[in-house]
Amino acid sequence: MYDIEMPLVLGLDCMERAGVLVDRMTLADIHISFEAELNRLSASIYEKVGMTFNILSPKQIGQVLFDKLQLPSGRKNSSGTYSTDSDELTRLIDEHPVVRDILNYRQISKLDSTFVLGLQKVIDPLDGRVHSSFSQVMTNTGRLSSAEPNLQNIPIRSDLGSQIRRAFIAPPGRVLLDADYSQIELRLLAHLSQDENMMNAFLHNEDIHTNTAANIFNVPKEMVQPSMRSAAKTVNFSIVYGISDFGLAQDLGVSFQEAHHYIEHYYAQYPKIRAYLDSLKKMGYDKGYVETMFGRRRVVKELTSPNRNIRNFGERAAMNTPVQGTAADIIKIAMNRVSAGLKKENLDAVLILQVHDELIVECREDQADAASVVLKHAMEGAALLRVPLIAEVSQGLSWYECKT
DNA sequence: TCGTTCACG
DNA sequence: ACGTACGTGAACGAT
Repeated sequence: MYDIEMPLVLGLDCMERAGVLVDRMTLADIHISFEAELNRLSASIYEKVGMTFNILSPKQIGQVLFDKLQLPSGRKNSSGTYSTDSDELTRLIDEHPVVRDILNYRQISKLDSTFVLGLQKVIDPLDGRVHSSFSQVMTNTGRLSSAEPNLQNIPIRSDLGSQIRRAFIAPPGRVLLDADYSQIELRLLAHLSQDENMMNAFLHNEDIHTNTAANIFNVPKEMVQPSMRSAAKTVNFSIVYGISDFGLAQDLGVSFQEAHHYIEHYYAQYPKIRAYLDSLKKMGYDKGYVETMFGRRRVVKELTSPNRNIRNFGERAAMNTPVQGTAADIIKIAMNRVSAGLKKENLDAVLILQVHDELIVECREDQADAASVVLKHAMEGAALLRVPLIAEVSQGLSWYECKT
């Protein structure tokens, strides 16, 4: 409370007032190309189906695909209507050519309405910048949340979506610095569990996902194929989320038994991780709460529910919160250290964004290298772990450039 | 206002 | 037998 959150109030205030400069022209150009593509896609969809309808209505999509076209229906959602989410539509992609068009339409429409048009609406006419609100009290784990606009979910995973980051820029004479913690949650899992095998992977600077792949597939590291590494990455995430073989099977697209097999192999190779996660569940049941390295507590009331699904949710939350929450504590400490460090060095540089494991600073071009050093050291020195804590810094004239 | 969908870490 | 990854916010349709 006193050491982390209260000092952070001042830093967040600076961050919100500073805002991020947004290039209206870039957004306008993207909007024009998205709109053209949406027009092509809707024409193609209506032609293939033989009628017009609202492509953004899940209800109407369901009627068109499952009643009119008689495609094999799958999951229903809680209101009893056909599910038409991305998983369901992907399943149907070879059944009818309209399905791919619908998926593309959905994606582009989302990007345009939420990010391109949504961002344009909140640009401050006085300074051409967007000023998000960061909340310290919204999340269950200690993370920040961002709203109006949410700058913590700007697209990056798809090529089309990541173009939107070209609109987040530095003003003339200034640059953006972007620093990411490398694998912070898995490093914390290694630290908190004290599992020798996982700690050694980080101490020797090995690729953790390749390492995990070699373990769960029982092959030498040199024999790990990209598909194996990708599956191992998913397994690593699933462990941090509070494992369930069902969830893992669904995400990997493998059988329940196969997913179960991976998890057993995982725990055989990293035995103290199982012990650590079990201890977190026990703490949740015994004390009613779990806590982060810095003493932030989450009461897990779901663990007292007679409903097993709710209780299972509580167990996963008990396993995930100390990891996700400690990462949140550490980046908050880092933000306080960055604010102090930039001020002490008299740099014309300000924090403008935090995205959970990433900090973005805007600074004068001629001070970029000096500010980068401050940023890197403030982040890496925010906590002392049993494994190295690494932050990678890049610079660019736009958020997109920082990521390429 | 609620449910669905989908963007991020 | 049952329903499941953890944490968020915004747009949209339906009511």
